[in-house]
Amino acid sequence: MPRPTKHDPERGDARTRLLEAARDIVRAQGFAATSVDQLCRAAGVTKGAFFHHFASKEALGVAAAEYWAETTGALFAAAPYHDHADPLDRVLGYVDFRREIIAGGIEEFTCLVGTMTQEAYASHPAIREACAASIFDHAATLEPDIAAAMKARGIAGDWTAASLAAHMQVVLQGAFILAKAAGGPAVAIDSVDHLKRYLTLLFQTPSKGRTT
Amino acid sequence: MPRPTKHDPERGDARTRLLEAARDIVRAQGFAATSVDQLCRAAGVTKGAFFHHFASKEALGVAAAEYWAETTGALFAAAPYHDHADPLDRVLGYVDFRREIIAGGIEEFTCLVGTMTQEAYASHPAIREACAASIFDHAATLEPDIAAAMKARGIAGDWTAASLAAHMQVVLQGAFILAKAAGGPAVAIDSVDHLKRYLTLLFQTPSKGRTT
DNA sequence: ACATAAATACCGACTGGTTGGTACTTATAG
DNA sequence: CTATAAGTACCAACCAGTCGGTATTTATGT
Repeated sequence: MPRPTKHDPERGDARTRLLEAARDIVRAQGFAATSVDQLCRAAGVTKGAFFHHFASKEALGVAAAEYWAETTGALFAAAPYHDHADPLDRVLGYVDFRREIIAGGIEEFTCLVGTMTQEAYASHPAIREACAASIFDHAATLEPDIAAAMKARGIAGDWTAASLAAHMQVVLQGAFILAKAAGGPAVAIDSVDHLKRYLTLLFQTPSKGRTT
Repeated sequence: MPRPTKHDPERGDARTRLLEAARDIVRAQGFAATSVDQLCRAAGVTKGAFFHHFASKEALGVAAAEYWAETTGALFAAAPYHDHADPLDRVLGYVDFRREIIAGGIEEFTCLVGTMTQEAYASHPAIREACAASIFDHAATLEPDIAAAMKARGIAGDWTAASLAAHMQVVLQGAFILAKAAGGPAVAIDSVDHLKRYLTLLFQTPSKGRTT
């Protein structure tokens, strides 16, 4: 969507700057602890501009989750793991890609929508919904490759491609929490390695791997 | 009634009531969104009592994390999964135990320290530390059984008992987030099943399960 | 081409309520 | 009597959100 502004074309328009400020600050402090004034200061805009673009702080939260879904969606769509011929290699390549991002640094790899979900799930239904959409839509992009890998190897356990895609997100979100607790990405990387090991074992064995 | 103040031994002392209120409210709303007044109202005490027992809101956060570590520690110490003779059965029994708790209901199974970690890791180092201690001390209780199971089955992959114990916590924490996002525990249960399947596969195969 | 009208984007002082925290007082237990 | 526990009143800072106004862009009529 075109967003015309000649006022400050260098840094983008106020709306985008606010969204980017929200992405950075909310990831570090959480949604509730981030004030509108703080966001305005960081984005270099005034309160008037904030409430011109967003009806409320909650509306910004929803928009931030949507912006997150857009930008990360583009990042993963352009990632190189899609190039593998074997669907299982694409799935494992996704895990490697996430691992590389985590190894980058703690401020850059944590997930906005995972953080906001925890705070907003009971008190801000609109934000929760936007975060859920971001997480599950992203998980859905993995489903076709998982399903193809299952079919190619004749795997038919008591689990679905959707549940495995969700499990992969579970491991990533959990890894972020323990990384934050530990104060470094080492735990997260180990956990992603466990995830990759699970995927390898799952698609190696023709066994059903029953649970109960 | 001009002198309604009579020590109420039925409900416990003010400090414990505040800690319990914090446990319930912070889990639902997050730490920053929970005000001191709200906690006092819920605990049935006044602000004077609050600041008599806690030097600051942050100090309450630390105490709440410690209280959480104590109470959940006792819960897991008394759980029946320790009774199995085989160490691997004890580890799998732990997963079953967590699964049962999750099936109970969304308000009761989410983790206080996981929620607080996300908000406090950058802005409240003391809380982060207390949360980290709670998580990693709990993970450490699983380590001996994992190590024993590894030894008993001659497993020697490129992973440690500590990293697997941490990975189990990762899955649980991540499962809570996706459950909150989805608005129900179904995803979390599926993910815990995947974790159990991973453990079963890991200890079934004598393979090294190399990753890279 | 040009005047004008209508949106849109943005500004910043202001408001009423809430926040974490303080000061002082009062009650209870040993 | 003294220490601890709890209650009451209050504060300055901060909070989300408002409002009247200005600057810039776009659409329209002639």
